[in-house]
Amino acid sequence: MTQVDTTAKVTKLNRVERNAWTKQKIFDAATKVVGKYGYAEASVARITEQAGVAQGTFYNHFENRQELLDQLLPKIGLDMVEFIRARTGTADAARQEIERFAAFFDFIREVPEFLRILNEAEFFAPTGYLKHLDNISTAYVRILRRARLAGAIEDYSDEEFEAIVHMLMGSRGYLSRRYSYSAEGVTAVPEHVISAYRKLMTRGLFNAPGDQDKP
Amino acid sequence: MTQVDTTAKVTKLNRVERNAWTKQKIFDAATKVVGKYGYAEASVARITEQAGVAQGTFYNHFENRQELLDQLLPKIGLDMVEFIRARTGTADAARQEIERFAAFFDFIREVPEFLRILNEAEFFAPTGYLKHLDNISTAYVRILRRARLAGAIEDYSDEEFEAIVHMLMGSRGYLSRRYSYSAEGVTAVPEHVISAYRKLMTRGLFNAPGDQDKP
Amino acid sequence: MTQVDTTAKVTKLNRVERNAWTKQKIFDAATKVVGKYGYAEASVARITEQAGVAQGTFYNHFENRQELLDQLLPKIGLDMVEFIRARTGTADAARQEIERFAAFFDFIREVPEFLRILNEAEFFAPTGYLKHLDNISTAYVRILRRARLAGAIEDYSDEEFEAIVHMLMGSRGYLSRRYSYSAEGVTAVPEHVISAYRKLMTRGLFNAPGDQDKP
Amino acid sequence: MTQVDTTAKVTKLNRVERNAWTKQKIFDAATKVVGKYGYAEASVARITEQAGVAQGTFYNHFENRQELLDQLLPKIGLDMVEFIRARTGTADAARQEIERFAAFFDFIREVPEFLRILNEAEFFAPTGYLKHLDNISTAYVRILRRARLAGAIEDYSDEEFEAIVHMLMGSRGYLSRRYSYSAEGVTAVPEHVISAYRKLMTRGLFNAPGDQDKP
DNA sequence: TATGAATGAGGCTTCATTCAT
DNA sequence: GATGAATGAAGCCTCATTCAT
Repeated sequence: MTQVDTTAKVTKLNRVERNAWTKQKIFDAATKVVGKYGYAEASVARITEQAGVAQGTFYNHFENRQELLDQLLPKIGLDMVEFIRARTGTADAARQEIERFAAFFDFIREVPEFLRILNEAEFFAPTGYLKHLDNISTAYVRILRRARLAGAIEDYSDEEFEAIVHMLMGSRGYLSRRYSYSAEGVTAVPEHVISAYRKLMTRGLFNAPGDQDKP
Repeated sequence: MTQVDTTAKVTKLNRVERNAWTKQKIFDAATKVVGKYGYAEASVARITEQAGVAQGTFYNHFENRQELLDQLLPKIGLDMVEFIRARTGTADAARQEIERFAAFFDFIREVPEFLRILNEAEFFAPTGYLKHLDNISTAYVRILRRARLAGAIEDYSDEEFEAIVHMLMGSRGYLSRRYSYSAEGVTAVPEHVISAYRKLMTRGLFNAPGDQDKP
Repeated sequence: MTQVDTTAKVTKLNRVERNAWTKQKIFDAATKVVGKYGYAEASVARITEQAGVAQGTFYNHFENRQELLDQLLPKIGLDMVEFIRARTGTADAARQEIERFAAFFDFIREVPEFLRILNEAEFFAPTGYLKHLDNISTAYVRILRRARLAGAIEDYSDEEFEAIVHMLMGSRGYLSRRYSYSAEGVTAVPEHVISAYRKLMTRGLFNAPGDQDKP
Repeated sequence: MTQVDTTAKVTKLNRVERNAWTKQKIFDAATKVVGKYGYAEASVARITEQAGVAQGTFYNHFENRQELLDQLLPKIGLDMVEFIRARTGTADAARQEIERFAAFFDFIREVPEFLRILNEAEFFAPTGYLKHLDNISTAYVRILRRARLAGAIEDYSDEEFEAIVHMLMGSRGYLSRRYSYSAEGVTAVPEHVISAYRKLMTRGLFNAPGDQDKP
């Protein structure tokens, strides 16, 4: 990911760098705090304490609390997109979808804060949530259209794609909540979850392949 | 629904009845308030004002604010189950699933508060949310197993059913958020959403039928 | 004055009385605090501390800080009007005006907080200030018209009366600031201030009398 | 007025000049800000932003915020004295007073910031206010004594003059607040205000003339 | 001298909960 | 059981001032 390592020693930074550095510290602190306690408990006091700066400093970098909260998801969401893209091979469309599905669950283990940030955003950071949703669904619909063009999908209209994408996102959300949380952090999803997803998708959405062996 | 008519005249009630009556008033008020403003804005002051009782009265009937909030979803959730069951015919399993899907969207128009209560509950009333999820997924898995017994579904294990059910619930959640909200209230979902769902399910989950004409 | 004696022992008060009592305590505390430190320093914390109640209590009785501040001047202003009226005799119009002038300075010695509350209100409690100004100038214009009717004033139109009244109020304001403040509280104005006022008014506004001996 | 044109291009200035220039920019910015928003809203941030300098720069030129605020009124006040003097003719003393009165209202239209700076100074810049008051009343008393020497005023002592001057200043203050403010800026006072003032003064303070036709 | 980020005290307000009547 | 005023902790944000560059 692009996350700056905030634990590094501060050596020689000019003004601009120090400024960016502080903002990043606050941002990372917010990620941690929201990931751990949720948006509702992510008070400015808690965030700045975690960041190791004064409360007032917060307002030198963000207009207000909400502005920061609304930036959280879109930013990490892009990291996720990049992560998933990197994990997607060149197999047939159906297999690729399974890879994306699996990569999603890999990502939430790499960035365990993401899950909570994603799930709660709708209610605590609606602006950021919409932005994220738009980011994702646009990209996803494009993928599906490309698959249709390649003949891997038939009989779905563009409008239906949009609905499908929301089902895919909703599925991941609910599955992650059900299967990824545990007492001590985020865990991998069981194999049968992936196989159920594979069956539903390869049979319901794609033409044939992908539905034989596990990847 | 089982909602008591709180507008009726209070005539002759004995002590026990008056007590239950007050509790119900608070409960209904909470439903309205949460449905309209969300859990976060559902202060005890607002709920009791809506109920027409004093703030202190609240604590004669509920241990604390959270206890009430956690009861909201499970109670209405059961209403929903009942509503959907009543709308499910005797057609083949695939068609029934489409009926259930459609009935869900009918229900949220009948009880517009439900959507918000459902969607926010996960974060504001986690205990109630888990209870609801358990209620629903248990019932749903039972339905799927029955369909498998009847030969309408093949090749899915019980564990996979549970995963599927979460996908179904997640799909509904995301679709409802995307397509049912509008400026003035809750609206019907577009036809293409239902058709996309039908295609995905009948092809991906069930054997053959259901995927021809619209029901 | 109508000010309740807030130092009295609380004996047996019913709910309504206790409520009014608390509100009065806050009101009186605000009077003291604003009188001593000015509106700008009259924080809710300071007022409630002076009143001996919790900060939260404040908001059970006033919508917000400003609402209380805006009530301060009009309320005390009416006390002042009453005070002055009681001190005005039945002499000729010019003499009565001198009596009012003197009574004003007596009042600010009786209620030393008044001066600051009055003078600062324009900027910190504009709503209350306008209300007060209206209260006073309406009453004052009425007095002048009556004097004109009685033949004690000639050659001034109603519009001019309004201007005159503002000059009278402005005069008192500036004079009080110049001559009434001192290191330890509010003091009487020197005799020559009153005589200057008497000369200006009896010669400039009224016909003849009043301008002979001091009252 | 003596206001430096802060919009001029900065060409070749030596160190001392640049220094004075910066200070003047801050000063003018403060005048604008206080005139428009009042002292309370005149934060250092706002002033420096308006001046186009950094916040830190402020403290290279002024000890603290209050020091600047206290300089505002006396400085502009002297501009006003000069302005009024220039508008005062050589007529009899009573007429001259009316001219001064009118010139005051002309001035506040030329420098619309003045009104607010003057009116609020008492509470937000007390030190500066006292200095201003002293400036004005000293000059004014001198004028009145000269008129007395010339026979235009009789029967007022020096002490009474001081009181009279405060009445004059107070009158102007209240009248300006009542009649000069409007939705969009500072406007001329109605004719009847001037006539009322003329009557009161020429009859109450001066001997005879001045009180016939309008000047 | 100019800069502007950092500081932290302090202000207003909300709200779940308690408790005397 | 019903009432509603009282409580006080906690939240967000502003702002004068400092200080390292």
